[in-house]
Amino acid sequence: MLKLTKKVEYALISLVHLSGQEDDIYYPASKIAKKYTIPNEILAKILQQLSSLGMIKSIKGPKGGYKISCEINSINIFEFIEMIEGPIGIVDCTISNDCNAFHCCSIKDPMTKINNQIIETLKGITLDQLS
Amino acid sequence: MLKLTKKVEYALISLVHLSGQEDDIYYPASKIAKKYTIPNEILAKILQQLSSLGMIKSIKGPKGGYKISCEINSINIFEFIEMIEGPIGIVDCTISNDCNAFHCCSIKDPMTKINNQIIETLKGITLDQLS
DNA sequence: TTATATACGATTAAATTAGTCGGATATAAT
DNA sequence: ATTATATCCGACTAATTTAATCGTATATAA
Repeated sequence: MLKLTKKVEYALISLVHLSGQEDDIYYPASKIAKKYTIPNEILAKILQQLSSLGMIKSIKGPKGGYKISCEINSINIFEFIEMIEGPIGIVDCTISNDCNAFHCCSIKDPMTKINNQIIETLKGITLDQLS
Repeated sequence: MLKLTKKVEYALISLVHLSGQEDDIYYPASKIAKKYTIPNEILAKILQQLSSLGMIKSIKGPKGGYKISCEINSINIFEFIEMIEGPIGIVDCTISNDCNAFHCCSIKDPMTKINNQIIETLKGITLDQLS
């Protein structure tokens, strides 16, 4: 409950790692996976997603891999999470309206407030603050 | 991701509802379930748990049910959640140490900080603020 | 040509969460 | 006494979400 997914965790670890590399090095997924004990195929996919989001650049083949291609100090964790996992909401009705008690739920407004506060917390932390 | 469980939701709705009742009325689980479209058996169990935690009192039999027996303005949502679901942690290593990357995880400290900030947010809201 | 690496879709497995079932006890009302 | 209503409690099943695996294609350096 109230947990981040492994996907987000792995993505953050990878970004932090890549941001610490020298500028012209392409770092392969397999090495990151090994270093942090992350399953290879999972990490590969996550890096592919980060690549398609434009956060990292890739080169195929031997000596290939990934390198950072964004300003991690201008991206906050909230943005980041929503980019790779979609909308954040501690209860369903903060995201959509398909709540069966929707018409009479007594705690919708305060829940929305709490949700917004958590979002503000996450917005207050940029990716570079993770290293 | 970052969601509360239905159990917590149902418990909060119930508490708020019970706190709005007259002082000497015992309100049955079935009525709350019906009003908020919550499965009967699930809600029954949750109320039993709240009862064993001393937050509500129960009376068995016809005309029985539950009534509030705690000061909801002195209990915050963090306490409440941990009472009924156990420790909150956005990543595993904020709760226990069984993280396979534990020895070399690069983002443990910042994650702990974020977790603490979320906890502070939840501590800042008492149950009476939900109604 | 081979080895290394990304790209990507489909599938399976594991874990968590949600909901159901069955039976026991207490008690008010008839 | 009997019945109906309600809490109490453990075991079980179903559904959903999350995590991990498999297979195949493509690019490229050596």
